[in-house]
Amino acid sequence: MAAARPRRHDPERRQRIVDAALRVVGARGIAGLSHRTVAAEADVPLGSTTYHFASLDELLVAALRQANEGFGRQLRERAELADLGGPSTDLAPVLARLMGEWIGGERTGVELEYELYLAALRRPALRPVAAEWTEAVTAALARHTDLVTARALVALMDGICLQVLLTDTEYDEEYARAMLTRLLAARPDAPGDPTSGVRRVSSDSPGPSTDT
Amino acid sequence: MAAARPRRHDPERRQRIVDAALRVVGARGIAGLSHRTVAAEADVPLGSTTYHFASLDELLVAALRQANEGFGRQLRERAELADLGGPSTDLAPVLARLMGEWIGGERTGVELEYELYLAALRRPALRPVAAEWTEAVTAALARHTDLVTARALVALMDGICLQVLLTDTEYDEEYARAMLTRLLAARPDAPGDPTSGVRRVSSDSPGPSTDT
Amino acid sequence: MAAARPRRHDPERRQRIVDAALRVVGARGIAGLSHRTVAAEADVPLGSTTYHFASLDELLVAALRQANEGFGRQLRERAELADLGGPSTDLAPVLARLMGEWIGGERTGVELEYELYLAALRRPALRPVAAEWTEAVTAALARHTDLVTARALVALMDGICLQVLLTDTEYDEEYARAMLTRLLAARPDAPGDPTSGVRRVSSDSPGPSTDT
Amino acid sequence: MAAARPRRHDPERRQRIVDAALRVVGARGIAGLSHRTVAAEADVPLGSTTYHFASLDELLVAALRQANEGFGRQLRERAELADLGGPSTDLAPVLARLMGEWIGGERTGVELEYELYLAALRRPALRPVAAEWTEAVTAALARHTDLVTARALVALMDGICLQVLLTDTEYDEEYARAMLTRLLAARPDAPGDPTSGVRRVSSDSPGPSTDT
DNA sequence: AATGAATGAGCATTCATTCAT
DNA sequence: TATGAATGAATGCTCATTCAT
Repeated sequence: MAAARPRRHDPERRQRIVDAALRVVGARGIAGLSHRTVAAEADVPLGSTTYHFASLDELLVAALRQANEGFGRQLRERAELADLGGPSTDLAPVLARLMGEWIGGERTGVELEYELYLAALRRPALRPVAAEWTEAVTAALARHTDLVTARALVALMDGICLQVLLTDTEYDEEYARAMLTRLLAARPDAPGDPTSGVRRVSSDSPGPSTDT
Repeated sequence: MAAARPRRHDPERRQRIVDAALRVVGARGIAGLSHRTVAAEADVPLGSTTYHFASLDELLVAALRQANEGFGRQLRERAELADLGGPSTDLAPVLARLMGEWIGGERTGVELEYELYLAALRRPALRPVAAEWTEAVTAALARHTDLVTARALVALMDGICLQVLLTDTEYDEEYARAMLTRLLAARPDAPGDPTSGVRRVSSDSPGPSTDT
Repeated sequence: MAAARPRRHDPERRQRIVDAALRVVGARGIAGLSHRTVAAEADVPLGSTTYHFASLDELLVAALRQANEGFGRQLRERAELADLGGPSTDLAPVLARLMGEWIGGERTGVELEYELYLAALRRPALRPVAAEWTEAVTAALARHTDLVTARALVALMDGICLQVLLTDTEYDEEYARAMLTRLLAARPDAPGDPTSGVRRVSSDSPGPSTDT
Repeated sequence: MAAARPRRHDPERRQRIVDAALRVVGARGIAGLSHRTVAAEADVPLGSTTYHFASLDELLVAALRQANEGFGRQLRERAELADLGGPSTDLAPVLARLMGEWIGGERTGVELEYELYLAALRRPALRPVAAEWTEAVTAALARHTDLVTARALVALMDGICLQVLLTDTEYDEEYARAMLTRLLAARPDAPGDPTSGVRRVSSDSPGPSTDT
C-alpha cells in the first residue's frame, strides 16, 4: 500500500492535479476544494499540491482556465460550423440550441463551470481568466455580428442560464431563441431596424426612438 | 423548529444575528460566514447562533431574503415611480440608470447581494428564495411590458452586471440602455417585429411557454 | 489508552497548560513552543490549548507572568529578609549573592526566564509583562535606595547575567558585588561620595533627578 | 565544509545571502528566517542557500558577525575619536550619547542587532561570536579605563538598552550618563573609592579576577 | 558544483458540534 | 431555554530535507 508510491519523476503531475481539482469542484463545490481533497483525488502527496500551486487561488486559476475550454470551445466550433452566410439572425437558433445541450447535459459539469466562473466575484485572481473567457466567446460571436451585439448576446445567455440554474426551472429553448433574436434583429444596421436611434441618443435625450 | 419560536426573551436577537450575518458576508464572503464569526459580529453568545439557526443554510436563507429587499425594492419603486404611460421602451433608460447607480455604489453591498443570490447554484435551499426574487422583479417589470420580455430584461441585466463584476470592467450605461431597448422594441406586438413567433404570455408559470 | 481521557470538566486545565508551556520552553526554547507540543506535554487535547489561549502570544504572556514569580519573588523576599538597617551599600553583596545562586542553579530555569523576558524584544504583547517585572523588582530595590539607583542596579544585573549567559563565561560574584557597590556608593546623596562630581563632569546639565 | 569554498562561480553569492539574511531577520525576526525566505530575499535558488550554509545556525553566525560591525565599529570609532586625554569619567557622556543615537535610530536595525546577539542564549553556536563582540567592545573601552570597569560599562549599557527595548519606555540619556559616571568615578584608583577591594585587572581572562 | 523537484512533518488557527448545565 | 466549555477534525500553508540530475 505505502510501497505503491515511489514515483519521484512525474512530469504530468501538475496536470493530474488540475484534473483532480476539477473533479473535486464538480463533486463538492469550490467549498470542498482543499489541498487535501485534491491530493487524495489525484493520488499524490499533500506536499505535491502545495508545491505545484502555492495557493488555492493559483490552482483555481488553472482549473478555471482549463474548464473554459469546455463550453467556450464548443461554442466557437459550433458557431463556426454553422457557417452562417445569411443574415446574422440565424445565429439565435444555433446559440439557443447550444445552450440547451449544455444545460441539459450533466448538471455537475454545468455547475462546475459556472461556479468557477462566478467565483471571480470574490476572487480577484480569477477575474483575468473570467475576462479571457468572456472575450473569447464574444470574439467568436462577433464574427457573425458586431462586437456590441456579441457582448450582449453573451450577457443574455449568461442571464438565461443563471435563471435556470438558480431557480430550478426548465430551460426553454424557444424563449431563448426568441430573445437572442431580438438582440440580433434590432441592430442599428439591421434593415428596418426599430432601434436605429441608438447612436443618436446620448446622455439624457429621450429613449431611443422606436418607430411605430 | 428551533428557529420557529425565536423571539422569547430577546425578540430582536434573531434579527440582530441576520443583520450581523449580512455584514459578515459583505466583508468576508460566504466562505467567511460561520457560527463564530456571526456570533462575534452580532455580539451574542456562540450558542445563540446555533440555537436560532440550526444550520448555516438556514441563516443564509434568512440573510438572502433580507438582502433581496435591497435592489428588488429599489427596482420596484423606481419602476413604479417612473409611472410610464407611454410606450414600454421608456423602461430601458430607467433600468440602465438604476443598474448604474447600484453597481456604482459600494462594491461590498453589490458583491454581497450577488454572492448570496449566486450561492443558490450549489445550495438548493437557497433556490426558492432566489426564485422569489426573480419572480418579484419580473412581475414588477411585467407591469410595463409582457412577462416574457420582463424575464428577458432581468436575464440581460443579470448578465450585464456579471460581466462588469467578474471581469473588472466599467459599467457602460449607454450600452446597457441600448440593449435593453432592443429587447423591448422587438416585442411581438411591436409592428414589423421579426420575432413575432413569440406570443405575449401572461401566465405565472416559471418558463414562458412559446409556440412556434 | 484512548479510553483514559473522558475528563470534560477540568477546572485546572488552564493552569496545567501554562505549567506545561513553561516546561516546554525550558526544554526546547520558545521556538519549540507550539499548540501541539504544549498539548502533548500537558496531556490535553489540542483544541483545549487553542480554546484557553486563542494565540500563542496569549499563552506566552501567561507563562511569562508566571515565570516572573520565580526570580522576582526570590529577590523581593531576599531583599526584605536582609532587613538592611545600615547604609544601602549593604545591598550589593546580597544582590551579588542572589544572582550567583540564581545563575548557578539549573541552567534550564535561568534560560527559560531570560528567554521569555527577552522575547518582549520582538513581541509587543509581552512588553507590558516585561515592564511589570522590571517595575516590581525596581520597586523592591527602591526600598533600600532611591528609584533611579534601583533602576540602574537592575540594568547592571541584567547586563552582567547576560554576559555570563551569552558568552559562556563564569559568574564572578566578587566582580558583581563591586560594581553594584559602585552604583550604590556613588549616589549623589551618599556621604563622602566620590562622584559628587557627577554634576561637575557633565558638560551642561545637572545629574538625573533622583528622588530621595 | 560546503561553506569553506563558497566563491567559485559567483563569488558574491555567499555575501548576498548573508545580506539577505540580515534583511529578513530585521523585517521578520529570527523566527522568520528560513532557507526559503532568505533565498527569496537574496533572489538566489533555494538550493543555493543550503549549499552555502548547511544549517541555519551557520548562516546566523555569519549574519551576527556581520551585524557586529555596526554598533561595535561605531562605538570604537567614537571612543577613539573622543581622544580622551583627561579623566576617564569623560567617557560617560560619550557613551550615553552614542547609545541615544543608536537606540533612537531605526527600530528595525536596533532590534535586529539585539535579537541576533541575544539568540546566543539558546544557540551555543552563536556564543563565540557574541563573546567576540563583547570582548571587542570591552577592549575598546578599556583603553580609557581598566578592564573590569570596561566590562561593567558594557553590562550596564546592555541593561539600559534592554530596559528601553523590552518595556517600551523612552531612553533617558541623562540617566544613562549619570549611571555610567558612577561606574567610572568609583574605580579603585579613584581617590576615596569605597570599592577599593577590586583591583585593576589587565588580564585577558574572561572573568575579571578579584581579590578580597 | 550546483539546483529544481519533490515530500512528509509540522505549524497556527478555525470550525461545527457535543455536552453539561 | 439558552449558553459556556470543550474537542477532534480539518484547513492553508511553510519548512528542512532528500533526491536526481
